[in-house]
Amino acid sequence: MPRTSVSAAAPSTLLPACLRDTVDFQPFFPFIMKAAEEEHYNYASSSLSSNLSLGVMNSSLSTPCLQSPNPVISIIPSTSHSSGYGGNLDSEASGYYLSPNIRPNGTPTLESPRIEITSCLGMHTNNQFFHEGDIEETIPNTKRTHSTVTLNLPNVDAYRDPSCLSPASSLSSRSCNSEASSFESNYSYPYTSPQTSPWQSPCVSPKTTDPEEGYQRSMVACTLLGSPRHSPSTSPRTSIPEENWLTPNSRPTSPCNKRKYSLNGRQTSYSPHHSPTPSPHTSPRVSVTDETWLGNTHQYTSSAIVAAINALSTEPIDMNDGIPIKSRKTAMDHSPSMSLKTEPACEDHNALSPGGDLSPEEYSGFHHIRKGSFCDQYLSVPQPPYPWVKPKNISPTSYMSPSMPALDWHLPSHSGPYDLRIEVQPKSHHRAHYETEGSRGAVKASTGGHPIVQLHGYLESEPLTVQLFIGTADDRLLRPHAFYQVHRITGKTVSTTSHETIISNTKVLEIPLLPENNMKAIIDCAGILKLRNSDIELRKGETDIGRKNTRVRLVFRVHIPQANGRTVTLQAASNPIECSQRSAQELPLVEKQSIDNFPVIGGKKMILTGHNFHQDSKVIFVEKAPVPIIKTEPADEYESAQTCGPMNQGLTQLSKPYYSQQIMMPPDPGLCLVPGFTSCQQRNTVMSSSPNSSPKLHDLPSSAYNKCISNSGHTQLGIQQSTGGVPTIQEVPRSRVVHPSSPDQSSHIMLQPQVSLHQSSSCPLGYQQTVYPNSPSSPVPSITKEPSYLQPCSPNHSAVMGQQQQQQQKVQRNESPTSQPLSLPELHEDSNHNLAPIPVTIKREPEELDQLYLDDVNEIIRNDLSSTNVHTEL
DNA sequence: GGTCTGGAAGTAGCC
DNA sequence: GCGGCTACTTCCAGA
Repeated sequence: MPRTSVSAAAPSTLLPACLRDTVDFQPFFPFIMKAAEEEHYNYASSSLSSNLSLGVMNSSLSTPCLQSPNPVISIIPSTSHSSGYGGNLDSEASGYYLSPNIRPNGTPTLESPRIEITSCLGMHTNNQFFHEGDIEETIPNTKRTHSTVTLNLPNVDAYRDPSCLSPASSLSSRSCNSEASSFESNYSYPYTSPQTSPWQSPCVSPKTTDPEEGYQRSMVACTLLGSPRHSPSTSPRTSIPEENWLTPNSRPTSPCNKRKYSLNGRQTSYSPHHSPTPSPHTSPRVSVTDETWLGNTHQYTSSAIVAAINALSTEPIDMNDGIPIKSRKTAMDHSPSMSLKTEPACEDHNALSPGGDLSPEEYSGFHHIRKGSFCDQYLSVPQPPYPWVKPKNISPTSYMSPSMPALDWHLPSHSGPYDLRIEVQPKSHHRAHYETEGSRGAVKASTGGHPIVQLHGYLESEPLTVQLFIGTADDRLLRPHAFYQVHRITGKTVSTTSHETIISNTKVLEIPLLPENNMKAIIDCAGILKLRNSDIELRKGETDIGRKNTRVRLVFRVHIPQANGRTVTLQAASNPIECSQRSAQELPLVEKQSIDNFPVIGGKKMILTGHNFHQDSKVIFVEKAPVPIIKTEPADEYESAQTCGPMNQGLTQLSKPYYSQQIMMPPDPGLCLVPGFTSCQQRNTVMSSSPNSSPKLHDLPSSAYNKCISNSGHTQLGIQQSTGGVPTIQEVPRSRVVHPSSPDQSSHIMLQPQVSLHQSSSCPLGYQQTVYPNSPSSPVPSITKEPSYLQPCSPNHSAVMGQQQQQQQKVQRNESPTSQPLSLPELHEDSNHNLAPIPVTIKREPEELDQLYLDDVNEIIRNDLSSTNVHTEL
C-alpha cells in the first residue's frame, strides 16, 4: 500500500530558528496527506526519529531555518516491515504443552466457580433457578442491568487462577464473553455438572441490534441455546422494534433496560418453539424437543445438553422470513461455528453440513482436515469417564477441548522440530468494527497483504488447523481479549477457508494448515470485532476496563498430534495491533527520509515517507547549533548498534551510541529537519524500529504515558536554544519505555538521556541503558543490561549521574549472580570526548523483575521527564 | 446493492 | 456545576 511521501525541495529561505514557533511554515510545505492507513502510530517512531535525527545531525550547524517553498509530493510504495517482532510468545521456551486433561496445577479444566445464567438463553421461562421476578428481587437495580445471574457454587473457589487476574487487562478470556476457562470447561466436559453449564457466561449486549451482535454478545456465551435456529425474534432488528429493543438512549446507556429487555425479549425467542422457521433441511442435529430443551435444563441432563448442542449444530437455517438480509447472513454465518462445536461423529460424514459460506469443496477439504486430523488424533486422548458422553457425537473441537490448553495459557511458539511462526505480521493498526457497524475487513499486513502464519518442522502429511483468536497486547499475560473478538471475514476477497468456533467464550477462527501449502496459512479471513466496553465491564467478575484498552494481538495456535497420542500445542502471537479509530486524529509519521542533509542553499529534494501527513503538517528547517546537544533515544535494534559503530564515529563527537540513527551530530553544517507536527509518540505504544524494521510496540505504563504526553512535549524532535545560547537539539524524550513484558524486549534498550539544559556541549551525554528482558512469564531467563554511563563532566551532570547510579544500583541489587557478556557496546568517552563502545555486561533478570520493572521504569520515566521537561519547549 | 473504509457527530467520562 | 478534553460508539457517505 502506498504510503504518503513528501518530497520537499531543499529549503532556500532562511528563517531564524527562534522564529520557528511563530513562523507559519505551512505555505512552504503544504503536503498531502491522504495518509496511509498503515502504522499511523508511533510504532514507527524510531524510524521517524532516527530519520529526523539524521537530518538534524547532518544539518548545518549554522544555518538558519530553512523552508521549502515548493515541496514536491510523491507517493512511494510502502516498504514492508520485517517481522522483527516475532510475536512469538515464549518463543524460546523449550517445553511444550502436552495435552493433559488437567491443568498444570492439577486443576481440572472443568472446574467452574459459578453458574451464570444469562438472559439471552431464553431459559427464564422454564428456568427453575431464576424467574425474572426473582432476579429483580435479588439483584439491585444496577446489577439487574446485567443479564448475568451468578450462582456461586460451593467448593469451586479454586477455579480461577489468580495469576490470570490483571488489573490492567483482566480475564479477557473470561470476560469477553465471560468465563473463558470455565466456559471452556463447558466444552471440555459439557455434560458434567451444572458448574459447567454451557449456559453461563453471558456477554450479553444490552443493545443487541443485529444478529451478529446477538451472536457476539449472546450466542457466544449462549452458544448452545443461541442457535441460529432460534426465532428471528431473537434479533431485535428483525422482530423487535428498535424502539423497544433499545433503550431510549441509543448511546451507551445503562444496560439495565436493555438487559432487562433482553431478559424479557429473549425469554421466548430462544425457545425452539418460537422459531418460525424450522429448518426444512434434513438436519444432522438432534431435534430439540420440549423434553430436551425445557424438560430438565436446570439439571443439565445429558440428553438436554446434547440436544442443545445438537440444536446448535450445523444446518444452515432458513431464516429468510422476516429477517433482513444482513441478519440472515450473519446468522448463517455463524452456523459453522456452531457446527464446529457440535460436529457429529467423525465417521458421520454427512452429519456436518458445510453450512456457512464454505463451499462444498472448501468444506470437503476442511472437513477432511477436521476429520482426518482432529478426530483421529484426538480420539486417542483419554475420555472423560462420563457414561453419557458419546465421543463420537462430539465434534473434534469439543472433544479435544478437554485436552487443549486454555486460551489464556502461555505456550511456546516452538517445540522440538516444530516452530509456529508468523511470517508476515499484521499491520500495527486495524480499526475494529463494532457490532453496529459493518465489517471493516480483514486484518492486513503491513506489506499490504495479509498476515501469514506457518508451521515449520511439521513433516507429516496430515493437515492441521491453526486457531486464531484475539489476544491481549499484554505480554505478561497473553489471553483472549475481553473487548475484541476475531471476526470471520468472508467473501470473494477471502481466499482462506476458515471456520469459526468458540472456545472458552472466545471466538476462534480455525484455519487449515495444509502440507501442500507448506503448512502456511494466509490470514485474510480474520477481522476484529469490538465489543462495547459497557457490555463487558458491567459483567460480573470483569475487572478489565475497555477504555484505552485498544491493542490486541492475533494469537495463533496449532495442535500437533504426536505418536504417543498426545498433542503438542504451539502458540504464536502477532505484533500488537491498535484497534481504535484514531486515524482521523492520527499524527504524522515519517518513516523514511530520503536524505539526511543537504546544503543550506537548497536545491535538493528530500522525500519523506510516512503516514498521516496532513495539510497542516509542516516540515520545519531550523538552525542548528554549532555544537548542539542532542538528546535522543536509541533505536532498539541491535543491528543499529552494529551499524553505528566506528564508521559513524566521525559523525558525532557526542556519542556513537548503539543506535546511531538517533544520536548523531553532523560534522558539517547543514540543516535541521524538524517535524513541525506533534509527535507520533503520543501513544502508549512506541514503535522502536529502524526504518526498515517492523514496528515494535511497547506498552508504556499509563501513568508514564500520560506524563510523557503532558510533560514531554509534542515534538519528537526539536531544537531549543539553551541558556548558553547554544541550541540544544533534542529528541523529546518519549520515554522509550519498553514494556517489561514485551516479547522482544531482549532486543530493546532503554536509553535514557540525562542531559542538563546547561550542559556543556562538550559534555558527553549520560545514558542509562537498560535492556528489558523477556516477559517475566517467559521461561527463558531474562536479562537486564547493566546501565552504563558516561563520565560526568559537570557537577550538574554528576547529580544526574548519581541518580542514574542509584538506578543502576537498584538494578544491580536485583541482579542475579548469573551474568553474561553481551556484545553490545557500552559507551565511554575517549580522550576526544568521543564515545566508543566498550563491553557491556548483561545480567540475568531476577525473579522479582516484574516489580523491578515497574519501579525502575517509573523511576526512569520520572527522571527522564524531570530532566527533559525543561527541554521540551522550544 | 452490499461491503469496505474513512470520517465525523454525538455522547460519556475524566480532570 | 461547568468547560475542556479525550475516548467511545454510532452513523454517514464515498469508493
